[in-house]
Amino acid sequence: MPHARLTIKQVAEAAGVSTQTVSRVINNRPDVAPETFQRIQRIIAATGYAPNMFARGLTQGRSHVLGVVAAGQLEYFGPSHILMGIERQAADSGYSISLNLIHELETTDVEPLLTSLFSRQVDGIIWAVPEVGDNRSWSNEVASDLLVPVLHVGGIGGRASLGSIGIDNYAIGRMATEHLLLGGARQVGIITGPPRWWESQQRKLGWRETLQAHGLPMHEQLVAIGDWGATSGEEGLYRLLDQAPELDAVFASNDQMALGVLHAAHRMGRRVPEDLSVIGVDNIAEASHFWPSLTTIEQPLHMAGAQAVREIDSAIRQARQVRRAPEIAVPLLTLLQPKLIIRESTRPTGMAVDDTGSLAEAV
Amino acid sequence: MPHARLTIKQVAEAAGVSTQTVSRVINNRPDVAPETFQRIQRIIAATGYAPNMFARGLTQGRSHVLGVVAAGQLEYFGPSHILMGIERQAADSGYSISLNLIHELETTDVEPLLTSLFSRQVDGIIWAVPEVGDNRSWSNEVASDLLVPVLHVGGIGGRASLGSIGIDNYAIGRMATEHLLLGGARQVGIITGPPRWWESQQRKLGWRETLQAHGLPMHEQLVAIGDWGATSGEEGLYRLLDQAPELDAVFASNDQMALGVLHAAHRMGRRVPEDLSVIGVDNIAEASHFWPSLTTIEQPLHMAGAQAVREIDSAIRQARQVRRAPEIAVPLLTLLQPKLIIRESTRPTGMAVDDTGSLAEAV
DNA sequence: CTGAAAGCGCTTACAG
DNA sequence: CTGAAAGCGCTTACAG
Repeated sequence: MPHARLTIKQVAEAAGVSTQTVSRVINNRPDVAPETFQRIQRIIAATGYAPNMFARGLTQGRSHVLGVVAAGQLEYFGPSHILMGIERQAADSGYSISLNLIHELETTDVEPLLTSLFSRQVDGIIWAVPEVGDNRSWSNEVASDLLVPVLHVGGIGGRASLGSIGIDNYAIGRMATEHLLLGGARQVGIITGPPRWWESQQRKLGWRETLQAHGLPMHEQLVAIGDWGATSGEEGLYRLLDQAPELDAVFASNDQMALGVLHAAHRMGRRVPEDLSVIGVDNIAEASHFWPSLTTIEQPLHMAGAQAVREIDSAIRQARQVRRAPEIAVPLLTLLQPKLIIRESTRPTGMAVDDTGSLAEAV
Repeated sequence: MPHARLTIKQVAEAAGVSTQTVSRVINNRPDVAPETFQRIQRIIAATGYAPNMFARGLTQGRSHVLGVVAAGQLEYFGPSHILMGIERQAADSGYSISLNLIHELETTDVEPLLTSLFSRQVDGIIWAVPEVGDNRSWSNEVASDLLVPVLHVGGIGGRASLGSIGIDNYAIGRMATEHLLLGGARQVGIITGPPRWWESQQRKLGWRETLQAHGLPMHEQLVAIGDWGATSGEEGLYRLLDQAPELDAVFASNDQMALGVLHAAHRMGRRVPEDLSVIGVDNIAEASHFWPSLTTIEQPLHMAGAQAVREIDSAIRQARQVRRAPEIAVPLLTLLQPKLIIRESTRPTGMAVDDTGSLAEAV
């Protein structure tokens, strides 16, 4: 099956028809005589002709390309899984993806990137860069100038024409803390992600409000700041135990930091979960093989990415029908719900640590 | 900075010049009067005009887009890191990336994908799908029909016009096994990756030939087949110990499986590294926080991806000068060398296990 | 240094 | 059911 760079003209000549007729066949239009249709199709198959998308895009004003802007840290669990969700649904919906990674999440100038995306005639933009500081403020300024639908994934800042789809990170914080409390914890520490990340802030907020709702102490001694890396989790636990020796549970804001916590607990001879309950977030592939296996919270990242594509696709279709730029209606905010995965690193629900430090049935 | 969908014609009118003159400015041609040049540039900046890449591509026969085909398993360490290397260098070299993920590595029909890439006028194709079974045989058949340079990343099968760039996986196998032997190991087991993967095969070959070179036994009882996942590493160790109770070292073909091995060793009360040395491959971020921290082998994946882009870029430039399809010269095979990272999961070099099972200085 | 003409490979009305 | 004409937004020779 050769791939010579043929044009519609050559196919038309070979079939003895005009280029429009070939065009109709390529686009599966009904108004072609069955016999003609098949003859042309056979020629296309035999020659391997593939229409030039540039020419098509030029006339149709549509590229079938989605601009996807994501975090360059694909080794992070969140960014890579969202990207996989996007890619899969995009392929299913007939879009190809122009991938653009941002490496400096907070300081990158988005102006040239937007220009470049428009230049390449993308049909829509999925902005899957984590919200850090005010790195979405650009979208407030240019919102009305955007030529194509823009959808944010994760975070709630900025103003995207189609709003934002993400995970309810506040719920993650609540869910994790509730679970620790149900296991009898009284002093629940947290190791946060980088403070300027929206995810970090939401998870911490959920932790704090849950403690407050239970009338439990919430002092700064229970907080250690991490950076998503395992090392910061390890150092975090040392710091927490230093500040709050009575600590009996830790909410690590992701699984890597939870791993660091487990590591540090081993070194200090603290038993997990008997002395210290540990919970993470993400449910990375390794989590069930940590020692002990890690209780964690799973996020529907794949689904968030897929839904982002579906929404932008429907916006694109709609805008084409109306033949004008998409309206900036009420920006939507969709938050998908996380899920608790219970393993061995947290004390079972209904158990409490008695004064001797051993497990006892609660209430 | 508005992004109205302007055309070169409107810019030309605003500047009171012809479209060619604007074109010259956009393309930074020298033959424009300085004063004219600046006037036009100012208008472009003020209006946010961005040239339509479809129109440009149509006339120039060049898209500045690289088709990147990669494994859909971005949660795997290798695929994601190669992709990051590609993306970064592509951006630096002025290419944007059309990302295409393959989810069924061995059974996906590449024909429609290739057609789609050609359709989108990519300047070149980087085929970064791991070699599994004969999933590169397609490139033998279509090699002479390819319209653009194609470069393989990883593996040595198939026939890409520009050959292949990858990591020396045989060297990984040798390096890992040598290190275990230097720590006094006598019975070195291996947990392989999936047997049809080129990487798996090469790592195993390196292991086997190293054992043979040292006159050590190499029976099938020392082999367990894994699937890259931690669970398969755990089960692998159980199987190995069952088949070869004297086992004193394990080469896990990646870090995730090594984690499973550590997990299983814990459960069975085997001390690592005193009773069992364990080495992995990849140096994932968590490896230094395993318990004990994991000795492993690091691959220059980022560099492989970056070099792939540089080579394909130079081929694209060359082909354009000659104004014909790139020659299929001697297919190049570039293998980058891995690096040993020594941590606590392997016995120190020069130490041997004495008959009592405790460490002793060797020779 | 600048512009008029033609063309890249398609699709979109419009005729017939 | 099929085709001749015009146009999408650029760039490439070619004049001047």
